[in-house]
This record gives sequence, structure tokens and C-alpha cells, in this order.
Amino acid sequence: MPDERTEARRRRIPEATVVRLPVYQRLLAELLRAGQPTVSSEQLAAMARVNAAKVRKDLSLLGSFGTRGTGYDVAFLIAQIERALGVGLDWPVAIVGIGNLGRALVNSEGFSSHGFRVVALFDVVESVVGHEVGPTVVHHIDRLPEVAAELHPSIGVIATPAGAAQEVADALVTAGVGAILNFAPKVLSVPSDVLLRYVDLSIELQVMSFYQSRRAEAGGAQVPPIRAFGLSLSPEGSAR
Amino acid sequence: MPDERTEARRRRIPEATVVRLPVYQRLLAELLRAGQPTVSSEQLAAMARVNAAKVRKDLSLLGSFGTRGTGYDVAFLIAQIERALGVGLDWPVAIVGIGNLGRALVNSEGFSSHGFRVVALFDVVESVVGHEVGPTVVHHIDRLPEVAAELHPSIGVIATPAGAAQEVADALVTAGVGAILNFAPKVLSVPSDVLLRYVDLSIELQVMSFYQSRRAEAGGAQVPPIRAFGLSLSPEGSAR
DNA sequence: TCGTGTGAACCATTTCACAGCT
DNA sequence: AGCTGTGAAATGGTTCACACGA
Repeated sequence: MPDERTEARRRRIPEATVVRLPVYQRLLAELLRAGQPTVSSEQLAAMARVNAAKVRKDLSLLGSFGTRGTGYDVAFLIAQIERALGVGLDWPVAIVGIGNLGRALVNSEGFSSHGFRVVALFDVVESVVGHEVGPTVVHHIDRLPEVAAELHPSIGVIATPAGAAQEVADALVTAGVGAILNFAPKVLSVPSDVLLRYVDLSIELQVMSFYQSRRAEAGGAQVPPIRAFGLSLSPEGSAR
Repeated sequence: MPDERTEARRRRIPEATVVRLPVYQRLLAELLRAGQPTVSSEQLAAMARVNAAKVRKDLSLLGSFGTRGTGYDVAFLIAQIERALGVGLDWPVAIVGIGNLGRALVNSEGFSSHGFRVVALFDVVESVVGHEVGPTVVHHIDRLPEVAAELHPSIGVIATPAGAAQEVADALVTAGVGAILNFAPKVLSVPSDVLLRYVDLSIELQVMSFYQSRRAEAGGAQVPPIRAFGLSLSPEGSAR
């Protein structure tokens, strides 16, 4: 059978590429604002601080959108990336744990600017439950099932202490979310059809302390702190 | 390089492994609290939700710490991982941007529980500068050079809006920090001897939306969110 | 000529599978 | 018999280098 896809490559997109797409998108939006009509892989690569071949390979996975000799049309490329990322679809988000972190998330540029709708907030602390935070009121976590049944969040964010995280994850899964973003420093267990990603501050810090110690040693001098050198780490995009 | 290290393997440790070490450490601490004296790679792998061979390979990079037929001594292994990670050394941290996120970081389990010392906070907002947040007072960002000269932060955390991030990074580098953890949604430029890592909420969300859209399509049915309602379907529904 | 799209080489990481120690 | 440590195979991702189209 001769199936030429009308468009849209069905190719599998590697996770590493998926993580870079939002970065490209952000940079392209800057170029668009600056009124630049086209961009080369070279220029985009410089902005994203990655290799130009990587940019071309990443973009080619979405389809052949470039013009040889010219580069990519900025506006068109943005549209293609947004389509791949599902921008424009509706992604209702529930956030559990309305401490400083939860509050930071509610008000974050990350949500508002990309069409993620915060539809429900939960906590257990009496002084928080019932209060307005950002666009909604905070419910008690016990009401998660009923509230979720009504609002159908498709992404759940866990911003609780580690001790509560698994329990919350279970509740979110039961409530039907398809993806969980976990900020608690805890390995979680969820069914394999639920997407789970971690953002873990303490891991990031410890990774830094690992490389800093190594470097201090390698530089031969000094105890931990300041201004030792010798090794060049951060080869390139640690854009995680 | 004419030397048998007295101890401490000189082998290069892959970044992927470095990121897992803090996870193992956390799990081992749990086992220690539970009074379990030894652990097998199999058990630790189950807890970390990774492959057992991976655990063995990761740990073997630090040295041969296991006992065949028995497993690893929990307390000893913790000590080895902590040594590799530079736990116990002094890592003074400066945080720039004391909004909700900055505040969340100051009070975070991540800092307190791993010996990271928050030595200085900075912001530009008048209503924040001069106030106590957590253990210290917030300085105006303009005072970063003088404050840093005194306190020698070795890690800088950027929790500002994207627009200010590069400027802050430059100031931190000039002040001599060797590592920067950037929470702003912005690609930064730093000298190659400064370690730079990103934590980017909006990327994480967009990655989720990518996989969720794909799944919605693949599942053949449903609109974007779970349990269909409203909203238009994305182009074509073909499987693959 | 410029710059994309892509096979092929390269490098990193994961997983397998098993020899060898306890 | 049980479990580590590690070569070797498999997989995933990056970079090179160049044919080809605009």
C-alpha cells in the first residue's frame, strides 16, 4: 500500500529531542518578536548552545521544514513544533501541596505562558485549605476524588514532602491523571501507562557538589570552595 | 600518572551514574533507619526502580564495595557514596531571586538535609530587600560583589524571571561561583569552567504534553485530556 | 554558493550473561 | 547457592561529512 502520510511524520521522536523542542520554540519566539523571518540551523544552534547537526536532526524528525540555502521559516517552524508538543490542546493541571513550592508553581511563567490550566489545588494544612491561591481555592486532599471527577485534570503535580508523595500519586492515578510531575525527593511507583517525571532539587545540588569536589581535587588545591579549576565540565548543553 | 591511588577510584564516572548516586543514597539511608545491615543490588534496584545490573555497575565505579554472596554493607556503602558526592564538605550557596520559588528553595529539604549552607540571598524588589527570609537577610542584587567577596559562595542558584537570568549569571561568575543551578527558562552563557545545570518547569510540562498528545492519538480515541469532552481533535487519527 | 537532510561513524549508556568469590 | 564485578552485546544519542536542492 502506498501510504504517503498527508503530513506529520510518524517517526518515533527520541526523548532527548523532545526535551530540546521547547527550548527551540522559546528561541524561535524571540526571533519572531525580533522580526527575523528565517533562521539557519547554525544560528539556532548557537542560541541553544548545541551542535548545528543536532538541530537539523531534531527538526527533521518533525518533517522536512527547511529550505536549502535559506534555512527555516521562523513562524512556520514554531507552528510545527507547537503542534508536535500539543500546544493549543487543553491540559488541565492539578497541584497537590500548596507550600512555597506549590505557590511558586501556580504563579509560574511555565503554566500561564503555555496554555496549562491550573484547575485544582490541594493540601492538608488547615491554614491553607479554603483559601484562594492564584486562580482557585485550595481543597482538602480528601476531596481529590470528587473534585477530580468534576474537573478531569490530565496532569498532576506533586509538591508535597517526600513522606506524602506516594499516597498522593496513588490518589492522582485513581483520579485518572495520565501524567505526574513529581517535585518530592522520593522514587514513586505508578502504573506503566502513567507518565512520571521527576524534578529533584536535592539531586541537582548533589550533582553539583560531586563535580565541584572532583574539580577541587583535580585542581590539586584548596578545600571545597571557590575558584579552583583545571577541568572543563559542562561540555555543552546540559539542557535537561 | 604514575600512581595507584591510595583509595578512591580515579575512573571517570558517567553523568548518568552521578545523577543516580543521590537516589541510592536516599534509599540506603532508609534501609539504615530500618536497621537492615546489608542490601543486594537486586533489592536496591527494586527500590530505585532500575535494573540490577545498572546498580552494580554504578556502584562498582566507586570501588569494589560488595561481598559476593551477601551484597553490600548499607552503612559502608552510604559512606562511600557520600564521599564521592562531596557530602561533608562545605558548599556555601547564594540564591538570587526571592520570590515564591526562591523562598521554597531556602526552606527546602534539599538544602538543609545535605549540608548545603545558604549564605546569601539577593533580590531587586524593595519590599523584599532587607527582610529576613529563612536564615539570612535579603540583600539588593547590586551588593552581590561585596557580599560574595566576604562569604565566598561556591554554588549560585538563579530563581529570577528569564529576563534577568543572564545578567545574574554573569554577576555570579564574576563573584567566583564554580557552579550555577538555573531555574529561569532561559539558555545561559557561562565560561566553560563553570558548571551549569538547568531545572526548567515549563520544559517538563511541555514534555508531558508531548507524550500525552501522542498517547491520545495512538489510543485512537479521545480528545486530548482524559475522558473526553469538548475541544477539537488533532489532525488524523491513524495508528502507525 | 549556502544550508538542509541524512547515512555512517562515533560515543555513551544500558543490559546481558557469566566467571569467580564467599 | 547466592550475588558481585565486568567483558561484551545491544541500544540510544551525537557528530561528521557530504550529496543534493534552492
